[in-house]
Amino acid sequence: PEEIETRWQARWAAQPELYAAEPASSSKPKYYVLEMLPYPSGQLHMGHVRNYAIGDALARYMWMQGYNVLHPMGWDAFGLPAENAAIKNNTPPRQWTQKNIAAMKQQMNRLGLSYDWAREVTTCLPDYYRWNQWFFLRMYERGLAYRKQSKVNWCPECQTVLANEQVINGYCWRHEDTLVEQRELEQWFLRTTQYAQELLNGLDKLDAWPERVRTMQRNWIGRSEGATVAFTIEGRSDLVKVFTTRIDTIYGATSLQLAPEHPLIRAFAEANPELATQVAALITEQEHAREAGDVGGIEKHGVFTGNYAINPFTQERVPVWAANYVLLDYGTGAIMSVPAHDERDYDFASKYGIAIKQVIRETGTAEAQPLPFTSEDGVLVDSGEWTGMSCTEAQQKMTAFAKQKGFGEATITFRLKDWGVSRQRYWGTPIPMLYCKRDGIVPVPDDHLPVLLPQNVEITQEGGSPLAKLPGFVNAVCPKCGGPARRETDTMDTFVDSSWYFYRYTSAKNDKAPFDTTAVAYWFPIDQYIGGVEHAILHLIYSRFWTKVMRDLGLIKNDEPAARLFTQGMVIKNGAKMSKSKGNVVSPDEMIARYGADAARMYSLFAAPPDRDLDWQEDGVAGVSRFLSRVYRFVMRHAEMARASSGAMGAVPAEATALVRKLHQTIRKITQDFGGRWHFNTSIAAIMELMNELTAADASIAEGRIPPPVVANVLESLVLMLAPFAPHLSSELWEQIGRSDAVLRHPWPKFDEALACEDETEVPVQINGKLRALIRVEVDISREALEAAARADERVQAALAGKTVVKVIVVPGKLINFVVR
RNA sequence: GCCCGGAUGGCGAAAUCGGCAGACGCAGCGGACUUAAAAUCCGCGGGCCCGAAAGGGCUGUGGGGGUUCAAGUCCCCCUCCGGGCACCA
Repeated sequence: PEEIETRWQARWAAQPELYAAEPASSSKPKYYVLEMLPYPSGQLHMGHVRNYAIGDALARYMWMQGYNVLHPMGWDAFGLPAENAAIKNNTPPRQWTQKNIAAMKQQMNRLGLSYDWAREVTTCLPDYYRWNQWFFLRMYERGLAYRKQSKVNWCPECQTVLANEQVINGYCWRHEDTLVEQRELEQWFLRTTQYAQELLNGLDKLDAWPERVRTMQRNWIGRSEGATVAFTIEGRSDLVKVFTTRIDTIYGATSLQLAPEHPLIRAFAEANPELATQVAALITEQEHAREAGDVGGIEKHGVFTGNYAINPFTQERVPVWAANYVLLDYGTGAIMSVPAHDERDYDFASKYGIAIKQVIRETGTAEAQPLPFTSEDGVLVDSGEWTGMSCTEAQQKMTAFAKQKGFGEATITFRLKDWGVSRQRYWGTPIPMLYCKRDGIVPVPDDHLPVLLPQNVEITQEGGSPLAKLPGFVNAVCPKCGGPARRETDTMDTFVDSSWYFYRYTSAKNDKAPFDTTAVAYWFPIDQYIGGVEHAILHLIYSRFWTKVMRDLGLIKNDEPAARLFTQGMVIKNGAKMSKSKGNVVSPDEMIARYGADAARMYSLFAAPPDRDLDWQEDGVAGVSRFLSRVYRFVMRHAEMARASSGAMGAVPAEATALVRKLHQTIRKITQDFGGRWHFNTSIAAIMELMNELTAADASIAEGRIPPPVVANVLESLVLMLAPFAPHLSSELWEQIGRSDAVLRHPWPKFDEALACEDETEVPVQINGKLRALIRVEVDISREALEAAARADERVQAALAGKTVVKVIVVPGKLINFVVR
């Protein structure tokens, strides 16, 4: 393999036009296939190999089906590892990154992947990140980028802020053992919440995305429909607004529970030192729970503030509490507690002796239900004028009433929060903003872009942005007043880079705009996007958001970036995901050196369906490698015969019908697999079966009983069908059988349904559902003839002897079952 | 707790519509070739039982129940494994 593969790789490198997408004027239909771009760590791992093997097989197949294929690759090149490496090896991040890119690109080429390298995108280069800045300015103009003081997630290891999406169970997504702290900082945010509803709605239309990903996104967006209701505070002029999805239970509200950080609690605490101490304890408990990574498991604690609110529906006094389980940043940071109809409120009320008042009863029964009764399938009781209404009716009418009286309104709450994009790191896109004493926040004018990332920076992990220590970077001139200004020293979250990179591929060299809008109009949406399910939330929500923003900027027409999404399974070894810490990493280089790129790629498609986890077994790679050698030896043995014949089949003698039938069945199977379920493991198994059939026919071929045109035709199709999976071997054999065009541009073989059709088949004969005989019959045999044939079989006769046939089930061509007594 | 997946030989897996369970490959065993080994080629192969063999019987897709002439596949209940979400009001 090494010799053949490196020879072909050299040839492909010398003719980049082979993998180059044609311009929009192409007469072919377009097909954009994309694998998620990697972080340039310097080493491909098996997960990458699997991802790219899937994408490359599809790209090659689509070329052969006559499509104009766009299949690009790039580098998600900003990020923390480059800075860590810089500290460790005293290498500038840019050098380290570019060295890694070169190494990985070389590995990709050694895998024989069909990328259009002329469109390569590297996100850490100014010709790319200047457009991050440009987009940021457009968002700023529209109020989609804004600055605010807020509590943020801070990873002490990264020494930077993290987005909510990057915090996993209280831990940093990059440092599984590092707890995320909360800090109060001025940060830039992108207003993802403005698109929350549209991001949610769009999921319904993405029916070619995995249901799992759509569900995860729905959960993440977390839409909740309800109402806000304002309670007045006794003896004060201000109000407390609560958010509830169960306004129908408001007659059962027996307390208000507020987040400990709630402004009203703060106000109460200021006047009451004892309360202040207790509230502080609640806040500490919340922080501890967060630090323990178990926010949900915290024991519920509360403190009565000594104050009362007035329920606007009942005019009843309800006590106001501060509770450690109420979150300031969800809803209004305050809830009405209805113990009779909420599990958590019930526990809390029981613990503190707060009144429990039932106001909902199950429809159709007069009996009391055990509390809490949380079903919404019920009727209101003890609820004044609303008594007797169903929950759903009451929800609507009571909300309308609250609105009319001015103390409440229908409200939709999302769990999704705005995207904090500021990072106190060096290796990222500088945020193009200035701070002027006179003019405040001033955006960098477009014609000053890009704000270049300085090259010679001392990187430490002492906290704060490294850029802040460079006077030459920080000190700038205010574009408005010409006075001195301070430059923003935070950089952008690297997820900004990957939110729109796939648009850049359509015109990667454009220096006038982020991309050529006509090229995007031609190529988008992406026809097939392929990557790991670990990006189901982060990258795939951000990039959907970015697409909607770009659409509203008038740059693109599509609402969604990718029409189809495929999430491949993980690569597992010895029961665990391959990782350095588990010590079960298999190096792609080693596999390629030992078995060749074709075998490594083909095995990664053969070992499991692509959406399932793949258990890496080196013996399996060896098996695929043996198979490829078998194909090579066989085709070479008969290459002469194939060379002398054009590939038109001609007449098929009886001895060749089985082989020809198998060929057409194989073409049909693989064509259908590509168009449908993508179970390439069975596609490859089908090619193996065809090879087995060929091996069986070896003597007939050698002795001339199968005509050369038939042999040529079968070999030609075999080689073509291998092309998506084993492109090097396929190209080599294509040439060896005397074909001079590129396999990639040769039409995919067509199957003939008539030739694929069996004329005889074995039909199982069952007696009471148990297999008793197999009979050989014509495929299109009639019911009567099939039954007669079955009854004629001696094993069947023996089994039926002395029994009464009650019923006969005949499925023509499939099965026959005698029900006997 | 809620929401998705999944469980099939010694192993990875197949069975697209309810119709022969285990295709294809790995490991294994037997044979051919070889002085020998490797490579290659041919053959066998779920389990239990009867049989010298040919062959035959029973049983078998995580467990229990059901529908059906027929269930890996459909329905109900349960167990285990993986993933996601989780004081979300």
